Amino acid sequence: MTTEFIKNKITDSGLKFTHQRWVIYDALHQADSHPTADQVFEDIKSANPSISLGTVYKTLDSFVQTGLIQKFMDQNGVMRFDAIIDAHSHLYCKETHEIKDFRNEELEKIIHNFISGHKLKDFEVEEVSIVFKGRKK
Amino acid sequence: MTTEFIKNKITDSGLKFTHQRWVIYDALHQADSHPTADQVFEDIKSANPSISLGTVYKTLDSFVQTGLIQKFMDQNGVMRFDAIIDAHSHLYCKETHEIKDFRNEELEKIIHNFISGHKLKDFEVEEVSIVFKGRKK
DNA sequence: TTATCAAATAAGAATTATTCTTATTTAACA
DNA sequence: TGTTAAATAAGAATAATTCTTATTTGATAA
Repeated sequence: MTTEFIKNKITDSGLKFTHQRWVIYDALHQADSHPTADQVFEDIKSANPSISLGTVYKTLDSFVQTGLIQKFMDQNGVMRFDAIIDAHSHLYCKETHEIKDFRNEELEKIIHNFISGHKLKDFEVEEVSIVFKGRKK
Repeated sequence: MTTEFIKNKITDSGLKFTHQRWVIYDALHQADSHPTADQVFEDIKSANPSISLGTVYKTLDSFVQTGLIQKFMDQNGVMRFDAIIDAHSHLYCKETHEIKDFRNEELEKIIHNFISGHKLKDFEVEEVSIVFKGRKK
């Protein structure tokens, strides 16, 4: 991912382009899992010792506000940030506490059909969060 | 719900029967929503001023351990406790932040079929958490 | 019933993720 | 290049939860 690409992503979303935002955006996209703010902070710390944890929090949150990334709450009440913004479910392993993405068209269709099938009256669904909890085999 | 009934519930689950556990179990079942530990604490406080918040936390957690109740994390990272232990989904209203139970046999069947239909290889699903996020109509 | 003892509780200190505050710096733009 | 609103660093503040320790209590057996 080039600097130019990231810069465009950020400015296109209406945010000022700053060094901190570039570094944090890049770190989040390089993370293979769903890092916490603190994990992002740790990832960038050595190369960018002057970026503060507060800035990481604030920056990630402004990325969420503008729709660049998603966030969700994990089982332990810690916010996790997700660079992939299209709808997907999560697999949570109770043993290792890993959280993995799970994307499946059939499941999406099934859920979509269920919702449009008038089953949820008095409620307008905007998004669906599915977490499969269990164990890796 | 009689005292005797609650007492049996608690002792059957392998826990000592105490006044505090009785009060907390009762309060949780009388709550119409999914209270936080603090809300349970507030509910019982006036009638039981000597029960401490720490005890509420510990007691709710031992109920979870023994399977008497369930807990889940809400959008704000606060634990919520749920007296109803059979599988169900939640409706989360983004406007009012209310969390309601949603139980639907068809949905349960659909999800069960999806899981047994080999779609999640390398992962053994033990439970599924579905949260519909949106707005009340 | 009473003594015993592991388990439960009260009280409050400690922890930890997150938010807030304020002074300083910086990016964007005229 | 100067101006200004927005962004940042640093660290204090907050709030949910857990931990610690001394005290109390329920269950069991003598």
